[in-house]
Amino acid sequence: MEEKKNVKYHSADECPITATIDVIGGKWKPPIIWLLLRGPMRFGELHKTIPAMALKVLSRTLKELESDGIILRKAYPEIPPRVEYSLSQKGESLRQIMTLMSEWSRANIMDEALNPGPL
Amino acid sequence: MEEKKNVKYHSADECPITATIDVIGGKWKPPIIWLLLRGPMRFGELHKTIPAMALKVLSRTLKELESDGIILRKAYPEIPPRVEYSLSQKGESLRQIMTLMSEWSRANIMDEALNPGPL
DNA sequence: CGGCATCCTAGTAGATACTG
DNA sequence: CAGTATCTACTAGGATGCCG
Repeated sequence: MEEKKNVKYHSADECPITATIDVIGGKWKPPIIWLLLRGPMRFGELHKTIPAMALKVLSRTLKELESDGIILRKAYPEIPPRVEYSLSQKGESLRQIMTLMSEWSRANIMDEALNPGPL
Repeated sequence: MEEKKNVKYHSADECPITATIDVIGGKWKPPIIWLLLRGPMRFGELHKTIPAMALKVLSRTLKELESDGIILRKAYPEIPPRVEYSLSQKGESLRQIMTLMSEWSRANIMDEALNPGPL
């Protein structure tokens, strides 16, 4: 018998879900991971694909994902410079979760206007 | 052939993952959903289980989850009052995602200290 | 017991201009 | 091309105190 019933949270990050969302959450991390699941992309390519995201925010977010081990950064020592971002093994392992969340949103959020729900 | 390659994000909430995280994310929603997946709980019970969470924040968070259709609120007209929270059908449908995220964090975050990773 | 109102704080997102 | 620096703005989270 597990004693699940006695769990207590004395801080938020004791929750395993919260720990995961800290890594993949935030305003812009999901779209970036979601895009990189389809293959590597260059900095400018990401910028053009997410025009709503300020450059500063993009580079900051990429650095966070890199330091969390989710993405890999490969800089080519050329002129002009070229930098390619791709998912690490750890990032790849998020594929199933991301896919399920995408399906869940399509089923439960996007359809909301159509399904007012039980009254 | 789908033209996935032409996706563009002109705002963050066009991303289906972001949409889902908006609902289940934030600092305290995950532990609450995670707890309610094991069964209904009373307000005070939640409070005792997550003592780090201020009462105000708890009630605000519960209201958000309720208005998003994730949880159900049942108030018993007694003295003293009793209010029970449980997951809705929609909330229940998050079980697989939550479970996967929990497993992912155990495999990729909690073990981090033990696995420095490739050097 | 189970809340809500008010006010405050701090972390993140964002705009613009400049650099290797 | 691929960033960084600086400054501003917003919003989620938090502490305290009162009410049905």
